[in-house]
Amino acid sequence: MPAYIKKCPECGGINLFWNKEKGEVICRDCGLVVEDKMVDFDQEWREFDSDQEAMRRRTGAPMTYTQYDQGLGTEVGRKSDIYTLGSKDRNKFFRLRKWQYRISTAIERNLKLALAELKRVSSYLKLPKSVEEESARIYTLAVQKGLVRGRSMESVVAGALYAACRRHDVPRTLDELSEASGIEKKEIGRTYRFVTRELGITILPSNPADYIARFASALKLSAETQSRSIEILEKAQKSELTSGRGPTGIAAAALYVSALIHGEKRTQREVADVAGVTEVTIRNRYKELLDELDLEKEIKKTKKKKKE
DNA sequence: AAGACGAAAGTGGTTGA
DNA sequence: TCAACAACTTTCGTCTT
Repeated sequence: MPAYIKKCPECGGINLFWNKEKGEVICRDCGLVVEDKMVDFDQEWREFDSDQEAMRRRTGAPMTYTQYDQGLGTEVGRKSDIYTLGSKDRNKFFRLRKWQYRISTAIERNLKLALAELKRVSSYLKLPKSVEEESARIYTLAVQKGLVRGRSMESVVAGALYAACRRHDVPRTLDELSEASGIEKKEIGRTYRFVTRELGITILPSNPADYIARFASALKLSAETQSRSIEILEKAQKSELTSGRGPTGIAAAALYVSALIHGEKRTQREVADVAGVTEVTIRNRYKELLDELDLEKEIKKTKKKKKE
């Protein structure tokens, strides 16, 4: 936990939980996502003795995909090699070198620009470093496979980011990506699918539960409501209500029900806006939830309590 | 008056011939 | 490549609180 966050700004609680992988700090008392914009300043290794310290401490820049050539580079041969070649081979050598040069500078130029854009969008969305790295890796692969041709660089960047988010269970909706990158939603979706297919990246369908914390926080719902909605989600998954449905819609409906049960009513409109779906979708999911898991009693209970 | 509900028509994407 | 299809959205009228 970074030192400068001590208390929850919402409720003043000190029971904060830092989910490092997602880059979120969550208040266990009120469920607020205090800071989802964390940067991890820790070292990622520990030192037990001076030997290990020497081994693990790195000299120079770390190898990273967010550097356009990963800090490394290759060339075709060296000039001094040509004296061992005949004239035909010598021509071939120069031709190859020329091509190598052209291709690599083109790729490098592209990567430089793209990675700058990637960092911009990533920091706008406050994504954790691990996701940024992953998306940079994906993008690099995509460029090397020539997948960017015919598509705008930005859209591929957005697609790579979206894919990386999904892989790390740090879901951001297409809408959020779209807002941050200025690329249309469907365009991102398209390049996302294309890139992942071409690169053979398999991505598990995103889990509705991963959205709960953020949505609940945006709606200022209590921690109990939050954990209740996750229980509801689990039941729903067992009843196979979730397959084939948009995860955001399900998450939204679960939150909506849970809020009703805990007497923290939010309108469908409010929940819908936060989750980026329509009221109708929430209604449909909501109805399915009520049909399948008998929650109506509990809702009535809290209603009665209110009257008292 | 605002919110919840449901029907109907439209949209974008997937799938299978 | 096209049509069928499911999920979701938009729109709108009606009922409920």
